Amino acid sequence: MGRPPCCDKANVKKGPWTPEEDAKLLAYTSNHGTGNWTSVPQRAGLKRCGKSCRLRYTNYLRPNLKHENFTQEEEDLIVTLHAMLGSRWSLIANQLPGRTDNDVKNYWNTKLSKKLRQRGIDPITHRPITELMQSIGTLAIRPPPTAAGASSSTSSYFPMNPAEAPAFQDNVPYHHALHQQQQVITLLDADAPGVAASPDHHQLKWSDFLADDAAALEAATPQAVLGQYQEAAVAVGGARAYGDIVDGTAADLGGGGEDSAGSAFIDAMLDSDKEMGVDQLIADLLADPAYYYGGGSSSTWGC
DNA sequence: AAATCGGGCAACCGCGCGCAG
DNA sequence: CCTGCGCGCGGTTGCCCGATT
Repeated sequence: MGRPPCCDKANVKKGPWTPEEDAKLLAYTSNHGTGNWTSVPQRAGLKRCGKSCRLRYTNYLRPNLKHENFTQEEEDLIVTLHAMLGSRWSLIANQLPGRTDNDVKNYWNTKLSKKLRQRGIDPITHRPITELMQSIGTLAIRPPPTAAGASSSTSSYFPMNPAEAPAFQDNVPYHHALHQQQQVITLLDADAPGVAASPDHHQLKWSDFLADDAAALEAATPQAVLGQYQEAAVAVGGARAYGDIVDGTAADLGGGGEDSAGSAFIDAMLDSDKEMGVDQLIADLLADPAYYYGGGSSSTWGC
């Protein structure tokens, strides 16, 4: 038995919203707030499903929404976060004031994923397409014979000369990368906003769980915690795919054998995540230009 | 000028989760 | 513990409009 419909579909209007409907919804929400969406249509005098009202409000009518084009900084942010989170649009949108998950999702699907492909980067794994092709052992599709312009071409699916592709030193298998990505998502899902981070928490470092990792000696500072996310992003193959977004110190994360180390790290993180404001952590991370600029002064993934 | 194509975007759909009774 | 309900999310659809033929 399926779930009953949230409203009487026969008596509910669908399709584009009219200015009159927008005005009614806006008037109601500004006077009464949002509250229970299922009752909003009736109270606001709308023949719409409550769900439709919520969507219209959150994606279009909500105050402080940005309706202008995405900036280069926002693009960089989306790409960086997508490398870390995958298609968790709501989490990504949370880091972009004035943008909705629908905005981000549409922009990704229509613009950014194509841009990445044009640069020889797989928009799902954020790894060079040439490398993925090698990984899956197929030679069915080859780059154009000339392959002259690495980043200059805009039309080929394989514009990047393999010789110029960012070198991958970690050699992490694809499934392992996905596993790591899931762990990053797990960390962020365990978000406990508003709770001050414990100083002790910052001593928990990804590198501590890696055998023979020289970086394990790194001081227990907030920067080190941010580094965990940098490294995690690298582990999922994201950052390195579009250039040296982070410095080379994270490159040694990969290689075989750290699955258990990674799990131990995640377990430890989950033990203490309740003490941690992950949103703030991400905000701090992303406020640091060094994260996605690799210390440079301009964007390194895109144009 | 008309027809066709393709991109962009708003909106819908279905599912999962959390909460209350 | 079970069930019903509301909310939020991600995936998908369909319409609109500009570009191209």
